[in-house]
Formats: sequence, C-alpha cells, structure tokens
Amino acid sequence: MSKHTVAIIDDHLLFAQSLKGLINTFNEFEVTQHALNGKIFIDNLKNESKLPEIALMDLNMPIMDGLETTKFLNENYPSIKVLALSMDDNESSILKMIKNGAKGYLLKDIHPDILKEALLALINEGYYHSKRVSDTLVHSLHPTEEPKIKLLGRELEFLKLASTEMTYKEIADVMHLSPKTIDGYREQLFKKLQVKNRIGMVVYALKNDLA
Amino acid sequence: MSKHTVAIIDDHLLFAQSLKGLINTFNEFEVTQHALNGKIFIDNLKNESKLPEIALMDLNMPIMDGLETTKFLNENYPSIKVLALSMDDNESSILKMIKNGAKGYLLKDIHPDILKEALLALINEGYYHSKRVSDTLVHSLHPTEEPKIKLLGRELEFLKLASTEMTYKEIADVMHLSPKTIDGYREQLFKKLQVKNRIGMVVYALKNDLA
DNA sequence: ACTAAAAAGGGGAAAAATCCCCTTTTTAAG
DNA sequence: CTTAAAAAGGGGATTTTTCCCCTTTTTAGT
Repeated sequence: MSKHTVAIIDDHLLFAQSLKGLINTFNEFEVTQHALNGKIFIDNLKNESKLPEIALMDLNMPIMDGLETTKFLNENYPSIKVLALSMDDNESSILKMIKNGAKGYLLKDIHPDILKEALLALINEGYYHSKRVSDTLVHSLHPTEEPKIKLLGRELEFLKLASTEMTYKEIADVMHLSPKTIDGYREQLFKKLQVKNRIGMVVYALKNDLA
Repeated sequence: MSKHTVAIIDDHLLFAQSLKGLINTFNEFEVTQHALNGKIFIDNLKNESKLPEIALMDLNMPIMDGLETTKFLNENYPSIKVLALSMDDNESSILKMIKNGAKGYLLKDIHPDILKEALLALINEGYYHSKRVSDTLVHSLHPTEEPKIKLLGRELEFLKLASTEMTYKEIADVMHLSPKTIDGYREQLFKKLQVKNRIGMVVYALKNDLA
C-alpha cells in the first residue's frame, strides 16, 4: 500500500523541517513537497504530474498567505484537502479558512498524535475538526449581545419582502395594502434602522438573519 | 444542595412523561414544569416566582413551535438555557435554533447518559453540542458544490460597493469611473447573477459572503 | 501582428424609489 | 369614554435606477 502524500506550505523553515520529519515517521503518510509560501506551491503544482492529497497550510506567510492559497486551491485543485495550521485560535480566521474550503484546522501547539489523527480523518472522513475548533464555530453562531431594534407587526413582513426583487408596488399587492402605506413603512424603517435607502435595509435584514 | 430545575416543553405526552421520570432519577436535576407548547410555557412563566434554569424544548409543536419560543425566551428570559430536542438532525433547523439562542441541540434517540451529560454541560459550561451537531455545523460552513459564478476583476469591487448605501454615481466616483461604466457593470452583473435589480444583487453578495 | 474579450464610456427614456407634508381609521390602554 | 399610538392612505415632486442600443480603448493570447 502506497503512502498518502502531504505537501507542507510554511515559511518557518525550522518548523517545517521538523514537521516533515515527524510526518515521515507515520506509516500512512509521506511529505512529497515543501513550499515557502502559497505562490511557490501553486507554481510548482503546474509542473507536478501527481498532486498531493493533503496540503498542510500555514496561515501567515509572505507573498501569498494561507487564506488566499486555500481559496485558489479550492477552486482550481479541489482534490487537494487543505489542513490549516495556525498559531492562534482566532475565531474569525478559523471561520474564514473553513468558509474558503479548508477541510480542517489545527493549532501549532498540538500533540503529534493529534496531527496523525487529523491526517487520517482527512483521508477517511474528508474533514477534521478538533473540539476547540468546533467550539469556536458554535460560539460564533450564538446571537451577540443585541442592540436589538423592535420591529412592529407588519414591518417585519414588509422587511422580508423588501429583501426580494419585488417592487414596492408588488409588495403592496401581496400584502393587500396601498403603495402609499408601504411607502410609510419604508420611511419608518429607514428611521428605525438608521439607513438611507432600500439597500441599507436589505443589508440589515440579511445580516440579522431576518430575510 | 438543591437540584437544578428543568422545564419540559413538548406536546408528546408519553415521551414527555418518560423524560420527566428519567430526569428525576438524576441526582442533580428535577423537572419543575411541563408545558404542551411554547405559548403555554411562556404564559406560565409570568406567574412563576422562580424560573427554570433549563428548558428542554421540542421543535415541532402546535400553536407556538420551538424556534419561536426559543427566540422569545432568549430575548425576554435570557437566564433560561434552551436545550433543543428534535427527531431530525436536519442541518438548517439546527442552525436556526442555535442562531436563535439555543444553548444545545440533542436528538431524541440518544442514550440517557448523554442527556445527563448535556444537562450538566449546560449548567457548567453554558452550552452543549454533540459531535454530530458540531459536524453538522462545520459542514454547513463548507463552500457548497458551486455553480460558482466567475466574477471578473472590478465586478467584485463594484458588487461590494453596490451592497452599501452609495448611489451608483457615488460608486462611480470612488472607483474613478464614469457613471456609464458603472451602468455597464451593473447590467453585466444582473445577467451573470440572474437577478432583476440591485436588491437581488445585494442579496446574492450577502449570501455568498462577498460583501 | 491579429483578434477576441474585457474595460470604459455615451444618449435618451421609462420605471421605481425617495422625500416631505398631511388625513383618516383602527387598536390598545388607562 | 378618552387618548395615544399604530395602521392605512394620499398629493406631488425630485432623484435614482433600470433598460436598450451603441462606440472607443486597452489587454491578453496565439
């Protein structure tokens, strides 16, 4: 049985080298490439006959960082599974990486066994997420302390419809109201939400998950 | 040491009763209330001197369902921790519950030990999420199999600005372009995204996290 | 060098949105 | 019953958006 292939993209030479050594002690994996940043890695891919199965991707790199690289890989080489490696468990960077196609997220201070576990999970399940990462994700979804704006009855209904491609006339129609009444709702909402136009209203609705 | 209080909101009498029996065997918890739907539960709260710490909330109920009830509780009785209970592990309903303030999500076919574990976690950690739920959450964030629309260079920049309250004239200004060029981008984008107007465009941008 | 696509720009008109000032009807609360 | 707030509706004008048909310049690939 041939080993699974792993590429390392990291500008910290010392860390990358030791990582390479570690992975090569695993029975199931071997490191086939090492690049100092995303640009170099991608350029190399064009000349490679076989792609690595997994890319161990550092986040902070010069020239082309982990996020950009992951986005590119996801669109152009979707078979490569990106496992993000980072110092920090910063919430938004984890979210961004996953949204852009990373299949897993690891922190650099983990135990070697966890790395192996993650690599195996990536091959077998297609993804890996540590408890710490899952918790972060869940936390980010919880509603934030809200300076919540109190929408009265039909305003919410109107807001939802205003977030579609319907014209106000059409909205008035489906709500069985006069266009002038709708016009009133609109003005009230502009004041309440402190927006200048329908676009602002829609952005508010979408961001607050009301639409 | 007094027991932690749990309210059950579920219209399945048989299930709710056995659940009540089960929980009352736990040393740490006791069921203090049972309501057949969210409306009844909320009405009861007004007359109660002490609120339950945890609400075991079924999702599908007549009159007022779990989602609505959770939303209401989160806004008006934030001290009550909602643990959602559901038959299905449907991705979007899990997401919705959590976004609306549920502190945990359980499936009804779980082992009794898990229920106890979840209740304890809710008290001690403030939340509980099973692996299955975490996985679902993570999965929902991954980019979907994309009928991805290829946006060329400045179209993306324009799209972002179009998702603000700026008029096209103002956008033209900050992009150092003629309003007529902007008009061109707009029409191209309408075709590409298959939308009828600026609202549709903004909704697309927001939902695809481009804005 | 040739060519196609992308980028930038325009005229002119109809439709929709926005604004400001104002009235009547319905509902909820004391 | 009275009063206030919310809901519904209107006139009329300005600004913005949308649409359709068209030209020139720049960029990139063979």
